[in-house]
Amino acid sequence: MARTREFDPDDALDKAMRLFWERGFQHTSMEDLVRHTGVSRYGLYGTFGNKDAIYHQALMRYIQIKKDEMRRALRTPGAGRLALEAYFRDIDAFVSSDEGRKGCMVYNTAAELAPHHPELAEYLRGLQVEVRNLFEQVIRNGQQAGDIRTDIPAADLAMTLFTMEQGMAALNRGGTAIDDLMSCYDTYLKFLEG
Amino acid sequence: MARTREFDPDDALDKAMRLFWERGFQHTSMEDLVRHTGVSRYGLYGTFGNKDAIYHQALMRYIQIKKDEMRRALRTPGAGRLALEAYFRDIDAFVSSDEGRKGCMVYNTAAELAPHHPELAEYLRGLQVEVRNLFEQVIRNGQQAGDIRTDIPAADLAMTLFTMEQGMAALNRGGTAIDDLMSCYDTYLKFLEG
DNA sequence: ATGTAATCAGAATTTTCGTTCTGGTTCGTC
DNA sequence: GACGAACCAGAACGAAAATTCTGATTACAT
Repeated sequence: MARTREFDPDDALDKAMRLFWERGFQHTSMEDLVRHTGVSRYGLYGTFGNKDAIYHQALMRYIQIKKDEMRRALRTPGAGRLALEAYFRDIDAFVSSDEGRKGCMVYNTAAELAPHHPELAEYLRGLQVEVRNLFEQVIRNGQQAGDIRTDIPAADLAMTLFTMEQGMAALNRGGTAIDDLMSCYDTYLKFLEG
Repeated sequence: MARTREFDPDDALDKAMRLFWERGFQHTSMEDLVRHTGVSRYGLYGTFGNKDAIYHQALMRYIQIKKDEMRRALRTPGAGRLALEAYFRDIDAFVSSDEGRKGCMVYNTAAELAPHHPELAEYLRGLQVEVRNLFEQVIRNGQQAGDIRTDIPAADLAMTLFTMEQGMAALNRGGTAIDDLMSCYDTYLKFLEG
């Protein structure tokens, strides 16, 4: 008994996500969102809520996608050194692509918004622990398989890897040359051998 | 032949720097600056220019201070592994202090402002190269003294160290536990041994 | 076919904040 | 001691952007 919506909410959220991902929260206006998603203000506010809410839902969408990717790459049974190398290659390919220069939306959010949002910061720290634990498990598998040095605890190795990736995300966003960035993975792999 | 200024420009800039450092550019209003420096708008605009200009001068001040610190720690003749360890300890002490949780103003600027300021980004990349070169020289010294592995080029080792520090700055700003952060240095020192 | 309630595009409103202006004040100079 | 240039505090202004409102429009249920 009414007019039908002219847009697909899922598609609109995806477009909003890409825009926020690239420009950040502050530098994306509602006007930008309207233009880029093709959805009217009325539609955006009615479907998703205000700007904060749209960003939040876009971020959650991004996180879900990335979690799936990481699990697919690193959570296969017994995934060890080789899985890690393949994971690095995937990141290399992504960062070298057109989309890659947008960096990581989670990192971008942590840098832009978290310092002023305690609860968001808390949530992101929880995510970080998940990733560190995932790395740790893979490294432990590699240690058991004899592919990775055992004189440094897997947790410590995982922490340095995670921190380095965080730094790479930062430098990538800042425009550092991709080759310089990716050399970190090669060197890190040497570190894993002892 | 006029009324004298009631504030010390150098002191005011220092206070502005600390405020920007802690809160970032967007989340520091002119009102905040007036309150926190104790200087009137008239004084701020007349002495330093607009908000952009104040931030710029505050950032330059910060960079100068940090450059001096780094040079003092790492640019002594023949500074090698021991100098690096001392440098890490200094950072540990700073990060563990009250002020430490503000992170690094250069990193904060790179994260908040550089993505939308090409020329600022360019300038910051130049700074990064300076720091990387400084690390590289110290590592090279260590290699020549036999304290650091030589099977990985000093430039590659320096890149990973720099990237890791960048990540530590990010995680520090995000509230990651200090002990977790600092374990990176210990692990990295083991990496340097091979 | 038609009424109607949801949707759309864009105008109006509100808020926030950087910047400028103003009226009063101070202090070095004549 | 008075003049006036530079200073101060805070009001006024203007721009940008988030949010709400409005009048026209559309398509489903009856």
